[in-house]
This record gives sequence, structure tokens and C-alpha cells, in this order.
Amino acid sequence: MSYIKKNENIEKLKEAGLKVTHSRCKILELFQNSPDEHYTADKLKDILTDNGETIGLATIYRVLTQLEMADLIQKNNFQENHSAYELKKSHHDHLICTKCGSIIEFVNEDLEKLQEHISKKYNFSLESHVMTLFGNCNKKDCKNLK
Amino acid sequence: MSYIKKNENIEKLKEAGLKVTHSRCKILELFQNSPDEHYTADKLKDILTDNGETIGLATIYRVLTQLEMADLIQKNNFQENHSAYELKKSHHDHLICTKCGSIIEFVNEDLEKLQEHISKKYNFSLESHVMTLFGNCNKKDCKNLK
DNA sequence: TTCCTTGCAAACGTTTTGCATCGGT
DNA sequence: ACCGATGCAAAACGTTTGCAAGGAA
Repeated sequence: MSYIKKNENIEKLKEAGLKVTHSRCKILELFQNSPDEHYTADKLKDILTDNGETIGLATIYRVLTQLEMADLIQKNNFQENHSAYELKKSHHDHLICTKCGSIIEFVNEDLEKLQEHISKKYNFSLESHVMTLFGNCNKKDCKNLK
Repeated sequence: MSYIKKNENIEKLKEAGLKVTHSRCKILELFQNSPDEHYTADKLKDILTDNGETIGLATIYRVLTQLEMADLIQKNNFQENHSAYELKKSHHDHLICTKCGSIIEFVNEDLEKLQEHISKKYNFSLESHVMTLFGNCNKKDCKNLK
């Protein structure tokens, strides 16, 4: 990662009122380096361990919560039993392959408009939404189950 | 509940290859009697206990799984930490009030078409989808938090 | 009578928390 | 030096499972 990115992260952490600690930097770096990757707490633990880091799982959970609060990462509950975090980007939804687990992000303007329309119909003040499409990705390497 | 409904349920259980037991009947009845209610396993346990039933939580989980397999009820993962089940009806999506937790069901044809369109764009074979809108219901009795 | 179903308790996987220690600022 | 951040272990939480006893067919 570049020095610019590192400094940016330091700024972001400070802005959020968080101390610039080793754990937080390492975790934030992982997200920065793979902007489209979706990490579970456990996956992060494995990667960090592989990288020679000795950051505890409890710390990872605490940092993930703080980074989410700071709007730096986004929490997704695709599966019922665990959460997947990704770097916060502009709004998007997900296509998820039920065979290989791969995730495709997409944005659709019509969809955004349609939500507003539906909300209005029910006199609802829309705050956020989740739209996830499940199916088969039909890719050559689909069988490579994760 | 009417006798007709009871008999219908017996038929449905038999069709699914499930024995017509007390637990299964009681649970299925609860869903039938409140077609729009969304029950967690725990909520069902409380209601059954209030009704003088002594059905164990493990049994409730087992029955819920079986009824879902039999396509009699539908499992929703609105919250990250627990599942909510409802009677299986024709396809619909949900509006959820973040203040009072109330759930409104809706169907929108344009939305269904749009999903197909998006899936095609990514060469995806669509199997199912989840569309949940979060916001405020703006109802008079909204503050009655559940 | 057969075997599925149930209740209970124990196990499970993910996430949270208490507490003493460590480390940014 | 201060007070927040961390590691560890234990707890918490929803859910699943093993097993012996019970119940529908």
C-alpha cells in the first residue's frame, strides 16, 4: 500500500475519534487493499495470522464495529449465521452465487427509484434497503467452492 | 380455528411425510391463525407456554425446519442474530420500521421484472431474492416498541 | 410393534464482555 | 501519566445434536 493511503487511513481514524493503533491500521489496510472483498471476522483473523500478526479475535470484532460506526466499512448479513464486512463505497447491492459463493456488486438507478416509490405508497420514510439476488453465476470457475 | 383448517393442516403434514403430532399441529395452527405475523422460535415458545403447552425449544426448531422444507412456512433473516418465520404465501417483500419493528408486506411487479433484467445483465440464473426496505412507518402507534 | 418424534442437556459457532495489562497521545 | 485499546478466557446468544423415553401409525 502507498504512503498516501496509509496517511489517509490515519486521518480517517483520527476523525472518528479512534487512536491510531497497530490493529486498526492492519485491519483497515486489508479492506483498502481489496475494496471488493467481503471478509468475515474469522477470515480476517486467518489472514492476519498468516501475515504474522497476533491480533485477537475479540479485538477484530471490536475494531470492525468501530470502523462500521465510523462509516469506513459496511456490514452485510447475507448468511444467517455470520456477518461479512467490506470497504464502504458508494451504495450498491449484491448478486450472490449459491453454488460457489462469489459475490457481484451492482448498482441500478431504476431500482433506487422504485424503492422510493414503494416507500411512498406505504407512507414509509426510507432509511436504507437490502437487495440481494441469489442464483448461479454461470462462470467457468464456479465450482471452486470457497 | 375451523375444522376445515385443521383438516387441511393434517393433509399438509401427511403430504410432507410428517406424522400428525401435537407439537406440529399447535405450531402450524399459530401460523394459520396469524398469516401475517412473523415469529421467532423464541416467540413461539413463549406463546405456546402461555397457552399451557410444554413443547421444548429444540422441538420448535425441528418443526420449523420441517415446515419450511414442506413449503408451509417461510424463513426470513431480517435481523442478523435470529430468524423470523411466517406462513408461506405468494411471493412478497418487506418494509420494516426501524423504530417499532412492525413489518409491512408488499408486492411490486416492476421490482420482479427489474431483478430479472439485472440478473440477465450479469449472466446470472436467478433463483431467489431478498428485498427489504428499512425506515419509519410513520404510524400513530409506532412508538409501541416490541 | 415399529420407527418417528420429543424433551432434556450438552454441544456448537459466532459474537460480546470482564478484567488485568499494554500502548497511543 | 492518562485513559483508551488489547489479549485472553469466559460468558452470552441463537441454534443444533445425542440420547433415552414417548407416541403416531
